[in-house]
Amino acid sequence: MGRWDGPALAVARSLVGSVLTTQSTVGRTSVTITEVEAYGGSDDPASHAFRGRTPRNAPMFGPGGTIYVYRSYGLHWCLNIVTGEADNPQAVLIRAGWPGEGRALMEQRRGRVDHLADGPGKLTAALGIDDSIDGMHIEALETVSITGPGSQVDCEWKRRVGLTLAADRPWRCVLIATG
DNA sequence: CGGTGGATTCTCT
DNA sequence: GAGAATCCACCGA
Repeated sequence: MGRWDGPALAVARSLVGSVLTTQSTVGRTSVTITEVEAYGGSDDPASHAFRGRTPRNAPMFGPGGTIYVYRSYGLHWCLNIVTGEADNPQAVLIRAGWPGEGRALMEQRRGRVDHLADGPGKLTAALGIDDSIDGMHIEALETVSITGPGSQVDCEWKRRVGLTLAADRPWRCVLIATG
């Protein structure tokens, strides 16, 4: 029983406050995850897996811990972690994080010094994540890891954003800043 | 086989 | 707060 075996909502909750780290030849970068969003399968009209398996969403049908990266609006990459059993598509979208290690590298990748990872596309850009890891298993990758959370964090469930379908589901989990 | 629109971001007003 | 930038999977024909 690994941390990716449970339903998307439970994994989503456990990811908030965790640290996502990427390692490459140019350096190491990390963020503390502050916002995630859960997606289901055939029961969730907003999910890419809603209409069944396709070449693009195939990673969502893999076992928990599989990485699903897709292109958004032709421009950005969005990072998902698949959860649960294979062939029961569920995933968690990593929406935002606080910059941690490797801030200078993240600033360089983003081309600015603010708003480094406060959105799904910005987060992948800051961490240097693209579709080269699509379909890989996170535990098998040296270059991507998720640890923690090291301490208890408070979260709030809100409705999903950026969707036209089933956006009302309170499946977006946001870290409550304790000041 | 072409039209369509999105789990977004940036810039300018 | 609105509009543009920009790709490709999916759907209907």
